[in-house]
Amino acid sequence: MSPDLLDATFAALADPTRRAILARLASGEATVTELAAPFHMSQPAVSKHLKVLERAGLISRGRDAQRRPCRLEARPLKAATDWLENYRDYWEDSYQRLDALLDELKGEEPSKG
Amino acid sequence: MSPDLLDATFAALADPTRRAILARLASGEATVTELAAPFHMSQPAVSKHLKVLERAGLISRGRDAQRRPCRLEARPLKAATDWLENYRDYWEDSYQRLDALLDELKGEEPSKG
DNA sequence: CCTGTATAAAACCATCAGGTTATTAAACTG
DNA sequence: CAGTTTAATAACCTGATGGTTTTATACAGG
Repeated sequence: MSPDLLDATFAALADPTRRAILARLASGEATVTELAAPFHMSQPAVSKHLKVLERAGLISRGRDAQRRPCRLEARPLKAATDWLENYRDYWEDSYQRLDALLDELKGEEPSKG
Repeated sequence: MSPDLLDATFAALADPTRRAILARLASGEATVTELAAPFHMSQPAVSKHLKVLERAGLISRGRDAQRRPCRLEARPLKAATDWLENYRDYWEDSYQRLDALLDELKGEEPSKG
């Protein structure tokens, strides 16, 4: 997986508006106007968010007369998840926490407790 | 989970330097100088990246004389993974791809095949 | 053809991100 | 105390982000 794709995907997910848009699209296609409605934000602002999502490959767009319905494309989310999977051990197990704790006790000074 | 934490976590992960730093830290603590070594980048630049990671809760720092060793704190990665889990169906199953495909065939114009 | 609707594009602005160099601070070493 | 190492801070620059308003484009319908 190219780093640029991960860059774009994580960057796209770093905005709550865009995450909300993806959540909305998870329940089906929607037009720009429909997507914009819940947000106190102008239509062009939403269009910009959609462009970010599109650039990351997280949505694709159809054509229905004047409307450009957006559809969720979740494949980049798999790449992101795959990357995160490498760290699953670090929050699931405690072995490394123990290790870190021992390190800490070893190097700790008693002053300024 | 607070949206701000997700914002900060995804934003932190959107930079390849920071992902590399986390990867490095997965194999143990490291000092700023050690972390900076592989990158063609000044020390302050790396310190800034570390601050971003710290603000997202992805690392914590100890104290060993002049050194401030960094340690991986993977818990925010769990929050990020949990969020992504909601979309697992969308890349694993094909039911929605089929659905989308049918939609597309229905609305497609035959020109510019 | 004009009107209304849906969306994109342009121009602009403020803030943030990521980098730099130079300086400062803190802690060990002699 | 002076010097070295390690790291943070400050000041600065450039380009990207996220928002605005205004304008243009594309299509549908009377």
